[in-house]
Amino acid sequence: MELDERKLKILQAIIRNYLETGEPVGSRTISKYTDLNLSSATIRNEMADLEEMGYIIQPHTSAGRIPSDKGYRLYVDTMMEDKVREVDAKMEMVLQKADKVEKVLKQAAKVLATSTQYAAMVTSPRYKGSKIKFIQLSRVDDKQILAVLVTEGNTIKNRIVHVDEPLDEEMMLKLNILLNSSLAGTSVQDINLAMITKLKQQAGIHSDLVAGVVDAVADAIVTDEDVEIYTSGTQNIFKYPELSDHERASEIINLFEEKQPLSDIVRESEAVGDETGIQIYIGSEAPVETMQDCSVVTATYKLEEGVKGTIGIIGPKRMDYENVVSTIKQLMQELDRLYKKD
Amino acid sequence: MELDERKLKILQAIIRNYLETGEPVGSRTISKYTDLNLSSATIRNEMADLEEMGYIIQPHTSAGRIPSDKGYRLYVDTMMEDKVREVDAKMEMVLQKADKVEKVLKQAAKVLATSTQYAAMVTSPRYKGSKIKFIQLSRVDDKQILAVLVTEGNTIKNRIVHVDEPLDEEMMLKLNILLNSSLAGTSVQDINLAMITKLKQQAGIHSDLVAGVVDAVADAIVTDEDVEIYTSGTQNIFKYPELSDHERASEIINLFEEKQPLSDIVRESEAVGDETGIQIYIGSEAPVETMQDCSVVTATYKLEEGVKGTIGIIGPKRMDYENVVSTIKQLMQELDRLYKKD
DNA sequence: GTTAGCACTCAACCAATGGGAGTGCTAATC
DNA sequence: GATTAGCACTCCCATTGGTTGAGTGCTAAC
Repeated sequence: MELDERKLKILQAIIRNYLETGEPVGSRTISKYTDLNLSSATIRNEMADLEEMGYIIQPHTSAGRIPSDKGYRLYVDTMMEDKVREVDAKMEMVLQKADKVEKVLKQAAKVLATSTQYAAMVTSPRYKGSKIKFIQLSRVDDKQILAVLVTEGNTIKNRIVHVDEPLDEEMMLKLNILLNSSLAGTSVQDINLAMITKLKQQAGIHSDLVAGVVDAVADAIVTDEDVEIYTSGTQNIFKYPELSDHERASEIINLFEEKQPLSDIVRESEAVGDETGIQIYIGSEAPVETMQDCSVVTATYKLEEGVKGTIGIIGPKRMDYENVVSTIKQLMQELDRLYKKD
Repeated sequence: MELDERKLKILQAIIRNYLETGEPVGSRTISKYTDLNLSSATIRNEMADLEEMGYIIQPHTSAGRIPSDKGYRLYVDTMMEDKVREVDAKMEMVLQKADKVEKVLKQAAKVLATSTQYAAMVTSPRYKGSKIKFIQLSRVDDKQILAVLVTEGNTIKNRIVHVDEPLDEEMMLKLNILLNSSLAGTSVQDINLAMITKLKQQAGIHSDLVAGVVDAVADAIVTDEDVEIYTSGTQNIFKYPELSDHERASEIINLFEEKQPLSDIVRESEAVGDETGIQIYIGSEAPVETMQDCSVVTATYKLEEGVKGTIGIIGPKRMDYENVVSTIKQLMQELDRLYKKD
């Protein structure tokens, strides 16, 4: 069977209507509120076809139809219009620049949640390919060395390295110079085995320590453990009956607290991400099982070269995709505005 | 009217029963399941008295009684027994020592939530009176100085201080020595105006910078902004019908996400805290309005001198207080075990 | 002071009911 | 051949009314 223009129009009308009302939409509604001038009976026939093709679903006999995941997907891919947002009054998406990036991002999530009425999440930025600005080793006590690492984004990481025997001041100074002269200006990806071997040689008797530091440094940058995910507006899920029965709500809340699954989605989306950086997961498309009834829209933000993270929205499949996408786009611009002119 | 022993016994029976079943308890139940050997009619009379005195409440005519906040309070204060926990199988409260304190604490919250089936929260430790181990200033670039500060608990804080003109290496070294010799070993409370003035004098032309650093240091320690609150087991609230209707659940979820209100409670509890460090808030006793239907049990943990935080449980007023208190106590011991033998 | 007995209240459950929205099918119409 | 009117049918859902059971307060007897 073919998906001719009329079917498309009807499908679009069904989806639009369902997004608005949240109720299964019947043939008569379509017949009345479109400019197709077809009787409900005709619509019914077409709807039966659309159902057979898998674009819509009948929750039960004698109910209207609702879009299936496949239907939503078609809509999102081909039928969605680029809604130009009325930037006026409605949204004051003013992000205040704060001393910490984290604060701005939390703010962004909040704005997003409030403005869309869905749940929002945002990851702290990750530093891929970001260069090392400098490394500072300091002696904490006899057995502990503090390694502080500043990357180009002025992100600071620190790690305590244990040593077996105390190091004197002179040695510390030498190691500091050694590390900085070899590593400053390079990005973590570029630290390879040859480099490490060379470093170790230069360190002489303290090669073990250097190895430890290099490990710690690599670990400090690469490690995901401090990729924090903040959420905002979780309670918005209660606005959507299809998500707020006990079981489902409980699952979602857990999801938001555990964060692991969210992080999975983030990873996924960053891997796939197309040129706009916007990614949409509908129901079972998400790599997380408990999200069957949700849709997720993610976008990758970029603060500066190599420093990026993800911001996203989670809501019911019956989501105002147009609005969400345009809102999220606008927010990205806002973030750019804040950080690009540095 | 007086609260004689019989009334107390009846009240206790009512509360015990209600904690177990969650259903309003009637006179016949009490008559049958206590060793008082009184008929239901007598119990009814007593119950009427208890209600008049404000210890119990009748949700509606022809229902049994449930404890009021006042009733719970009496129970918690005078009738609760120190339940000795069967430490065996039931709970494997094994906390794995991890590299970061935060991890252990998150783990603790999780254990607490799982074991009690309520929601748990934990704050990252705060450093009151903790001594400064050392300070390290490093040059990030011409206008930025990185100040790293290590306290006795091996907690590391850092702050970037902006300077108007570049400092040469020698100056940096001098400042480092100056700061460390004056501040290392002192606790933040002890940094007073006289000390700062002296420091400034010694710094000579760089007094502004020193002031900036001292400010930053003080700020870095005192500031609350990085007192993180982690939660775990939020979804447990769905196990208690009295908390899980949409409105209430929504409010609680929000509470847990905003964290501000939680932090208010924490502050409160730390201010009041008695010798055991355990604090119980029943319903309206909590300083947060949206917690009317909850009870909160908090405890102050102490990792080492001056380094402490709060761990707590949030659940329905119908909470198994005995169990919660004993579980939380046990967890505190476990934390002690982990950190005291350092 | 205690208890048995009784009338009363109220929530909760259940079954029956009827309306409404929507469908699929068929036969007539364009 | 596509479209439409008509109709029987299905299923959800809200309403109703009746019943049950747990519990109470009160009174009178023990």
